[in-house]
Amino acid sequence: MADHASRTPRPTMATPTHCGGSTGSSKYRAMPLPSSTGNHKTQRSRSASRRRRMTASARAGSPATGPGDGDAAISTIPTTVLKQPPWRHAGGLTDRARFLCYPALCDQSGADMAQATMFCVPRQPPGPMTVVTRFAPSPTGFLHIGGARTALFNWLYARHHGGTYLLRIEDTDRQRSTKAAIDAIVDGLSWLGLDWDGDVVHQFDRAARHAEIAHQLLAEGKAYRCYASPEELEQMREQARRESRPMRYDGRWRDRDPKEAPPGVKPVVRLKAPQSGERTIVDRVLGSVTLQNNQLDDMVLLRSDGTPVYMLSVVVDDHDMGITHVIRGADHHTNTFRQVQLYEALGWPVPEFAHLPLIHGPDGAKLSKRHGALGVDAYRDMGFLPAALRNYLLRLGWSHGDDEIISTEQAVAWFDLEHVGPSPARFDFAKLTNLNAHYLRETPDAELLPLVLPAIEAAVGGALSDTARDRVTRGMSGVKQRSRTLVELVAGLAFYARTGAPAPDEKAAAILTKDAKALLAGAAGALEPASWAEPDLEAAIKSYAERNGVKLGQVAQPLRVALTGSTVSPGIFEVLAILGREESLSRLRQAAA
RNA sequence: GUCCCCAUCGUCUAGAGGCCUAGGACACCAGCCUUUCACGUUGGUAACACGGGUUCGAAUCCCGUUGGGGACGCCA
Repeated sequence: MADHASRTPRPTMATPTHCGGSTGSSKYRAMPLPSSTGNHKTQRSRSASRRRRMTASARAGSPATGPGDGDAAISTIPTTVLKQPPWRHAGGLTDRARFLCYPALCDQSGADMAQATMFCVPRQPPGPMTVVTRFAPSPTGFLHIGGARTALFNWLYARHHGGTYLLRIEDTDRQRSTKAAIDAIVDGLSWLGLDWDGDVVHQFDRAARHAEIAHQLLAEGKAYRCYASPEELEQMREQARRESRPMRYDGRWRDRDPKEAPPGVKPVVRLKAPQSGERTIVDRVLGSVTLQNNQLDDMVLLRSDGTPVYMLSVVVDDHDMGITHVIRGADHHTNTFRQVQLYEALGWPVPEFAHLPLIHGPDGAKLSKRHGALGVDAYRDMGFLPAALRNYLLRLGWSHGDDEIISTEQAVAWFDLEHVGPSPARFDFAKLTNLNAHYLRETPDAELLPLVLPAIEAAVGGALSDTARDRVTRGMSGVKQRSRTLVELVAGLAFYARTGAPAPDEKAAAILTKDAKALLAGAAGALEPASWAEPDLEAAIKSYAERNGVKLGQVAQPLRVALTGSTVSPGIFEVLAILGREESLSRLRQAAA
């Protein structure tokens, strides 16, 4: 590990205190965990959202939920009190969820608002607590859209609180982790503009530390060696299947003398997990969730080859990195219960958890390659702007009233976990495209130019001449108004870059009737003597149309086709002006012929 | 199968017991603007999954049903 010390991010590794000063954090962390508060039986509500389930009024109506002295106290506090600012916001550190989980702090029968406030605010340690978040992808593929959103939310949360946002690559699966995937993730995040603090942490580099922790647990009698063979495990699985219950290791080596170990079998190390009781975890998005401990078996910490398993690695890393808020996909939600077991066995402070609902494809099913499960590079290639993608992803699950267009600065200022919704969302290209069109229009031409130039050159097959480049630059503004993606922008700009009349597309070709061609020839003649300023060009064409007794549109549309090869383009006088006298007249005559 | 989570227009969402005749945005339809397209603008179609309960009052709280999703590895 020593040789990787340079990779260590800012917060001190291998230091059991959270950053922000040990005094403050230890005070903060010294509070009882929800699950370790014996007399506190947390009610569960199944249907409602986090916000709903956390209202006191709801709880008052369910007295059958055990002794709950804390609950009693809570129920005496009017709902209106719980809606007051300190419960809801305050830097995300004080909220009703937390309140409901610390009955000890709230055990004030007949507590009034003042008392309630007094007793719950101390959740916040003296002085600001530094938020540390992390994005921890496993490099087994590209950075997909769900991962991008997770990264964004972690980034926003840290930035909002002036905290730290770290990047950790979970590459402990040596078979499936690839360098290419790591690069794709790093590139994707960079492109999205989600810069992380410190160096990237590679989880595999810390394997020795993870194993060390497992051995410590072993020494403390909180873990044990298990010699069950794969065959035995398979039998348990079979048995479980037959009895239609989930596979759970039966703990046969939990209390058995290791002397009985079969010779030649390399053991795994398992955690001695609590076998009865239940545990409640307060999730900042999902709310309070309780699981019976008998649902969980003794998880493997170390494989028989001595390498750590993910479940151990995350906990050790999150702890060592001083992570205060674990914000990740809801697919990790049930893992949380196992991880909390570990935190408690180690006597480590448990971070806050926020599980983001998954993103589904447009059909409501899992994201597949067909829809959203593309790498972010695919979105870049489709011509989406990072700012647009960020805005879109932000609104997928998080809201701020009726606001839709939210700049990143605004998002940093506003972002919170309270307004992350608990229900899964579907990916909608149409909305992303609409947002992208907005951001495209807002982006200065000068910034757009380098983004489209290479593609335009590819389209016309070579570097642009100075005149062509100048036309593209001048045409940018007009074309971007009617483009939704960079790809469309490139397509719309290409006619400026070419020399000679562009081949008309099918719809455009239909415009060039015999009459239209005659009109074109005449128009060319009418333009010949004109000055090449836009208003003069307009005047010339309008009077030409008038003289010939046709409507402006009847002349404009053939002109458009002749000049651009398309029926869709910026205003025709603008096109004329930008193309210049020589090029315009040449295209007109070519089309008229 | 077991456990866990979720449920408001087609989609993203607002909604914190009375401000709801359920609001906004995208998409869609129609009108206006107009040299095309787009922008803009005006209007329209469109939702509280279902059933019980609590309450004077429920989209909102509780229970159930249904539907969707997730987790159940010496993967991460």
